[in-house]
Amino acid sequence: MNKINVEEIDKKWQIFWSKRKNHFKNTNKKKKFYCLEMFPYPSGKIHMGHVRNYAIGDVIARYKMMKGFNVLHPMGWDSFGLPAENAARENNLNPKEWTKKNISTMKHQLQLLGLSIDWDLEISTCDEEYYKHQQELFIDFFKKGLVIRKETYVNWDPVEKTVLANEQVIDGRGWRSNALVERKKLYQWFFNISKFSDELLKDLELLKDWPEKVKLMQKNWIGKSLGCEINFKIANEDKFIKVFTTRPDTIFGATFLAISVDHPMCQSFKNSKDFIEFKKKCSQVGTTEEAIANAEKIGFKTDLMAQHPFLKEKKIPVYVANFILMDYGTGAIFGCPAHDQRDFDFAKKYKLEIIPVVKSENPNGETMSGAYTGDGTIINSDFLNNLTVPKAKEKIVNKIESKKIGKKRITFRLKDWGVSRQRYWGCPIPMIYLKNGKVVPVDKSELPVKLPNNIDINHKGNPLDSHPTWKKTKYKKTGESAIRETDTLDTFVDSSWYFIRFCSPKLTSKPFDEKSFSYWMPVDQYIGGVEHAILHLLYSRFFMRAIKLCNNKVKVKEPFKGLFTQGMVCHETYKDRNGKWLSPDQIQKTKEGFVSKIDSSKVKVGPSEAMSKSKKNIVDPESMIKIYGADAVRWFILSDSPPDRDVQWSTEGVSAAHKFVQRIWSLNDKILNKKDEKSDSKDEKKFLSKFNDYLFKISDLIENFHLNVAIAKIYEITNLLEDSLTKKISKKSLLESQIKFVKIVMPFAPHLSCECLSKLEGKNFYEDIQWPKGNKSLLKDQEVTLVVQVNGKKRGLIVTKKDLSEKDALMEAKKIENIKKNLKDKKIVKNIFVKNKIINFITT
RNA sequence: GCCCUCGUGGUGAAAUGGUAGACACAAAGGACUUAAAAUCCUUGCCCGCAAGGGAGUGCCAGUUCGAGUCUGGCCGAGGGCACCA
Repeated sequence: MNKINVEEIDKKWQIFWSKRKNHFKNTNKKKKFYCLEMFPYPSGKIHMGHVRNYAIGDVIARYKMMKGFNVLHPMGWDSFGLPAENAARENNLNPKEWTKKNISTMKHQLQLLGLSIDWDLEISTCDEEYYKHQQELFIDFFKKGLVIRKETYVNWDPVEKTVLANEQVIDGRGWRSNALVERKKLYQWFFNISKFSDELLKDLELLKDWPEKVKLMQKNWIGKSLGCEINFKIANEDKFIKVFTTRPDTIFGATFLAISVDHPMCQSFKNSKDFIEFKKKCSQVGTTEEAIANAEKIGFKTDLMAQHPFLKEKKIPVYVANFILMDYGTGAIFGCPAHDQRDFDFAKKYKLEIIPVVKSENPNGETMSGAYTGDGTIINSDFLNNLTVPKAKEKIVNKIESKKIGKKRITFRLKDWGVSRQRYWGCPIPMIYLKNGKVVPVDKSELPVKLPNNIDINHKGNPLDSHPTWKKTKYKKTGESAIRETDTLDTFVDSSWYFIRFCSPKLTSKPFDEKSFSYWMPVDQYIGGVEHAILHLLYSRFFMRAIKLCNNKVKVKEPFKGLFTQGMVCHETYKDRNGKWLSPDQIQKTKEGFVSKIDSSKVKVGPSEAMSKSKKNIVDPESMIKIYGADAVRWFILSDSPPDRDVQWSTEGVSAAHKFVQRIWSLNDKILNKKDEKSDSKDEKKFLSKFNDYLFKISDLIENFHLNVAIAKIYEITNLLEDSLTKKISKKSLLESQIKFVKIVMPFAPHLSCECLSKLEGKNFYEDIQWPKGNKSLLKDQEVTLVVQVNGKKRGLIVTKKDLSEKDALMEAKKIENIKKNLKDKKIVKNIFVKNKIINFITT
């Protein structure tokens, strides 16, 4: 028996596929399918996470092609971003060169996987040809009022004189300088995504093929809440503080007001020494929501007192508090410590009054070790007493409105999308500043605004800003000199429309061709990591709506019809005796366990975690492909776990996959070389019926992304075919089944499949391979196993033909010895019968 | 802190409310071989020779003829939190 040479067949078929550019051949074909995996950031080499993502996508793309769809399956590069600048700084390179080099390495590696990608459509977001159109879209959005400029906070490194990304702030300090990071206010560009808050929320309902959990996360992120505004009068002054609350029912529990440091009211004590100090303290807390939530709650007591709107005698103190954000609600709240945990913590710290106003049905809720936020009955609240929480809300809002001291209001948590970045390696924002203070877009005829090549990346601050000439320009309309915007766009902008560009990637005149767009969009299946569940997907949904607003030929508002989020690739972690991380190829397996290859000392095996450079638990895809072949690598990563959960990489696993590739190859050989013999019609019928059953099952499993189960069924078919070699089945049936079988294997292990098929059919078949059709009429020949229970316990089995009637089934069941035994001396009070499933006798 | 997800053998896992552990990995024993590799077969919680019986899907309750699956509470692990991509 000859062995398969995986390196050889990988190469052979990859060359074939590279010549096959069929994707755009027929856009008149009715059935289209746009299959897209999230494009990678060119960080250097591909990692197993990419392998998993693209292996899943390739199964779907190839399966759909075989099902007769016109499939668009492109690939590109999300090639702007911070790592290029860091690498450039470290190695004294140009970010562009570093990026280009990485792209070429990674493209080569992806091609080794044998993906059905149409490389003619390749795009890269750092190419002028790409970002030129992005600048055009930016200007379109600006003209529609979707781009705004406002002040917001950034992390500022006072030593490096640069804005830091959240990940560059470690324990409140800059990652390079180790200086304490400050919060600094800057004018920045924003996309007005909050304009679409309601629509983005409501339209989640349209996304039937999205995971529920992603929709839920987006829903919570948008955070629509119904509440009300209440004006609190400042005692002895003609001033009001407008607060927003979602719990107006707890108004009688209000014991203080808290406003944000950025609240206009703070103007009045901006010269106070104590306040300046307090503000400084606040500015040392990071800008992330997590940092704010975990920071110690601190307040600045003002000399203001607010009048309680329903209790004439009650005046409550006004604090400035670090946990109140100016960009949510009105930047002011009333504190009700008894029923809000943050308010509770704050009240404890500043020894403020705590008045319970909701009584829990369960008396244990009143221990006062924390705030009670559950349902209950209102107490201590005058006219609201004895009402439930929802009823009290209704009544108090009506009262507030009729007294004209406030009104109902809907608030969203979703903030506008800040897109300014003070960095070099990004798409320049096409705006210019005129001498008269006006800010205007660059004339479209002058696009692209190109990044300069000659920059000093080691210079502190933003390289575009410190470039000697780049920012000096002229305003086309008047010819006056002007200054360019030196901020570049957030890389999320690049990835918010790349899927649209793929519909007409070579078009130079505009971002996309409307005809191609309306044929291919929306993406039928989008596949990527769950870590993008909120931002990238939400921004893309916003972009689609913004583009629709600018172009009346665009009818699509949801870019991704179907979404699948895959899990991470994990690996065991290893540490040597000094606690230093070891990579999988630095260790060796012995009888006593793992030892270090370096000094033969014992290795401590840690839990399996997501592959990361820092923990060294990385396995390089290219070397795996070299050893085991592309098919085995793809096969293993798909077979071992459900695609939406984490998968553990293991050497045993990939080696087993390699053995299986070999097993299919030799099965193919055995069937080809089998001598024909007289068949037994009963054996043959049973075999064909079982085989036929799998054709339906596997289609179903692929369409529902149960790829690991689909692979388990492929193992079962292999077992069935191997078993049938020992039975009296005609060669014709075996050959026909084997041909169908290797076609089923195609989406998972395409090289092996094509090689087997070419041996079986002995001809060229490279154009269209059809997914094998099952025979529906054969399905009814299946045997089923009925479970027989007595009082819910399994006591016997009946193997019978499908759809046995209740009467016959009960009769058969009662004939079984063990059932007789269990029913002896008992009276049957009830029979449960579920067709083709179960019989359950309930006795006294 | 807030939001989301997941907990099933030694391991990865399977199971429209209906036989828990399909399929695979690892292990042990065996066959073939001078030997090894490769391949193939067998085994897999407890009691029992067997037939059969018992326990069992993170923990505690509940709904149901029947719960890994549904409901409530608890415990544990992971992801996201707006300038990483």
